Order: sequence, then C-alpha cells, then structure tokens
Amino acid sequence: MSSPTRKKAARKSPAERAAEIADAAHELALEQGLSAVTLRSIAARVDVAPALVAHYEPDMQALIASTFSSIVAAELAEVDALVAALPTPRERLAAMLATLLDGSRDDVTVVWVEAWAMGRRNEALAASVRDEMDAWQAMIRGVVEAGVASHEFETDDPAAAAWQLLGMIDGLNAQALVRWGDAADRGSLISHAVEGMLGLERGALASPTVG
Amino acid sequence: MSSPTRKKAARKSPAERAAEIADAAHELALEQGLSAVTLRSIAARVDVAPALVAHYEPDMQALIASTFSSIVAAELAEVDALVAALPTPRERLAAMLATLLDGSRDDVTVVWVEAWAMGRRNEALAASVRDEMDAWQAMIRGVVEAGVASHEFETDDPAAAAWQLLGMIDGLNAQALVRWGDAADRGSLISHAVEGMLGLERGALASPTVG
DNA sequence: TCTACTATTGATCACACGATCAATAAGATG
DNA sequence: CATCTTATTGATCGTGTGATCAATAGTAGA
Repeated sequence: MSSPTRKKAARKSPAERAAEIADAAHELALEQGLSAVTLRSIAARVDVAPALVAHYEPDMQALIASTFSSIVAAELAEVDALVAALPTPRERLAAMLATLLDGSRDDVTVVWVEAWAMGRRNEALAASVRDEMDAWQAMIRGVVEAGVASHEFETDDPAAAAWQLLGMIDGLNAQALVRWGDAADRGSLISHAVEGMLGLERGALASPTVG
Repeated sequence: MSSPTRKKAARKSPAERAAEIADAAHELALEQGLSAVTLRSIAARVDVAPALVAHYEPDMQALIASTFSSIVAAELAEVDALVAALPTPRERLAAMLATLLDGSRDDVTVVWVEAWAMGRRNEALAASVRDEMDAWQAMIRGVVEAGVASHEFETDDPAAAAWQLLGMIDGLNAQALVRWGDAADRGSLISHAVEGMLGLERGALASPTVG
C-alpha cells in the first residue's frame, strides 16, 4: 500500500533516488500515457513527497522529454537488433513491418501520439520528438539503402522513402489505437504498398510465416 | 481591443449567442489546436463572461467533441466535393492524395492529432473521432470500390484498403507537422505506394499536373 | 559521541481548468 | 410607464498543475 498513511521515505543515495524517479516516469508513460507523467503522480508511485521529485527534476518539461526519448530509443534499439540479425534487406524490411504493425506496442504508440500533441506546448519535448524521428528514419534508411545497393529495392531517394515508411507505420498504428476492435489486419495490405514504393514484385514482402 | 476594460456584453438572442460561441470554439481549434478550446479562452474571444459560455455549453467535453466533428466533417465535405467532380476513380484517387498531402491543411491535422490524444480522456470526443474516421473511410472506400468495379484498381478488400489509405495519409500529415522544414515532398512517393497497394502500373497516379 | 552534511518534507504560492448560483440589468410585453 | 422574463455577470468553489523554501531528520565522518 502506497497509502495515505505514509510517514517517511527511506533515505537513499541521490543516484538511486534519481533512478527510481526516472523509472517511475518511464512506467507511468507506458501505462497511462505521457500526459500522466506529473510531479504528483511520480511522487505517489515512488512513495515520496512531491517536493522531492521537484528537487531531483527541477524541470518537468525536461523530464517528460527525456522520458519520451528513453522509451522511444529503447524501442528503436529493440527493433534494430531484431532486424540486424536477418541476412537480406528484403527480409529485414518484412520483419520490421511485421513487428511494428503487430499491435504489440500500443503503449509506445500512445506515447508517440501524445508527444506529437504535447510537443506543441513543450519545446524540449518537440526537440526530442524530432531527434527520435530522425533516428528512426536513419535506421529505416539504412535498410532501404542496403536494398538499393543489392538491387533488391528500387528508388532514387532512399531518404524520402524512409520518411514515407515511418509516416505510414506511425499513421497505421495511431489509427489502430482508436478503432481497436476490428484492427487485427494492419500490416496485411501495407506490404503491397511498400512493394509498390520500392519496386518489388507483388508478394515479395509477404509475412515471413516464421518457421 | 477585447480589453480588460470590458463592461457589459450586448444582450443577444440565445441562437445568435450560441452560434457565436460555437464559431469561436471552431476558430480557436483551428488556430491553436483543440486543447486551446477552453471555457475562458472562448469567453475572452466572444468578449463575454466565462459563466455565459458555461450557460450555453454546460459540458465542455461535449463542446470540444462537437467542435472536432464540425471541423473534420467540413474538411470531408470539401474534399468529397472536389473529388466527386472528377470522372474516373483513378483521377479521383490521385486528386484526393494530392489535396490531402499538399500541406495546406496543417491546422486540421493539428486538430486530428490532438483529438487522438485527448480522446483518451474525453469519451465524447473519442466517439466523435471514431465516427469521423468511419465517415472518411467510407468516402475513400467509395472511390476504391468504384475503381475495382471499373477494373482500374485491384484489391479483394476495398474496406481494408481504405483504412490503410486513411492511416497512411494521417501518418504522413502528422509527421510533416513535426518535421516542418524539409517536408515539401510528401505525396511524391506515396503515389507509388498506393499504386502497389491497388495493383496499378507505376506512374498511374502521378501528379495530374493540372492543365 | 558529536558534528556536519544533505536527503527529505510540509506548507504554500500562483495559475488554469470546469462548474455553480444568486444577483443584476436589458429588453419585451402589457 | 410599469412589469416580467431572461440574458448576463461576479463571486466563489474544488481540483489539478509546477514551483519554491525554510525546517526537519537520517547518516556518514571526525
């Protein structure tokens, strides 16, 4: 019970307490969205006075921005590792699409959507959003460029193609967030779309059917 | 000056005042986003006491929802009219993509993005978002089905294709909102993507270059 | 053990939000 | 002109936000 009967918080080292606070912000963002990351909600979760959170994080806007970055960067690293293990650009692209559109990351999608909205009134967050979008685009662009180099893909502007892919993925996930119910089939048609975008024959990106 | 020296507001008919308030909410949403639609901001714009706004709109969440609906429905009607004037499904689809991705509707895109985020804490708004998404999907589906009927398009699930198209458009627009600066080229590659999705030959949806 | 350092806290401020209600005054109606 | 209806308002409440600061208490070190 992080009950109203809390008396005092154990004294901990600044590093440990700072980590607790950052972790709480991270978890809160994934569970209830970025807008739920507030001075008082963090304090309640860590079971500490609100003023202590303010002591460690004198700027909530900055904490929200860094929380966003850590969540999104972790996702990128995860997908990057998954994708890098595959031999061909075609397989990497197919796996990336399948993974990002399987609906298992709605919590992260909520963070993205709220970041887009909140970024309009939180400049630090807006900067983080731009940075993380750049990082994602760079990763995708790497796959596209490798595919162009190996003559598997065909496009004269891999950078633009990467932006388009990212936008499509984000849009489909954000959409699925709202019409959850009959959103089981995202990812089925996008394969054909991406095939068209990168000059692949129809079906080249069909679900790997791992096995 | 809608200055602090305001003394009294002219007495108007309920219908007129209600319209003023709805208009103010509409304009505010387009200028500063849906989250700027607040009791006090509306009152300031209409130059009236906050309590009067509450008198006409006893539920701000409902007002925000209806404001969202009116903005998005107007956009849909506008695009629908534009598209319906064209003879073939292929032209209609190309025009729709060109129009929706030309960057001239960022104000509406902001409303969409904020609605996705705010809908998580405003059930009336969430319902409106679902309704308007359904309406958009129905319009797009109409174009796709016509194309399938005339053998211009090829897909075995026009409804799903329409959802995908909507998601892609929304995602690209939302993305452009953030990386405004070098976002001039949205819409160039998506044509190829859609061609792939609907079984068109490459270039079939190239910008009409009206003239 | 005593002292110095500092992690932690309660109290409080200023602000913005939606909401409520009795009181006021403008205009219509007689 | 007098009366009544009602559009409009000021005051106020309760909640939630981030922020600040003097005071407290735990702990490491002399």
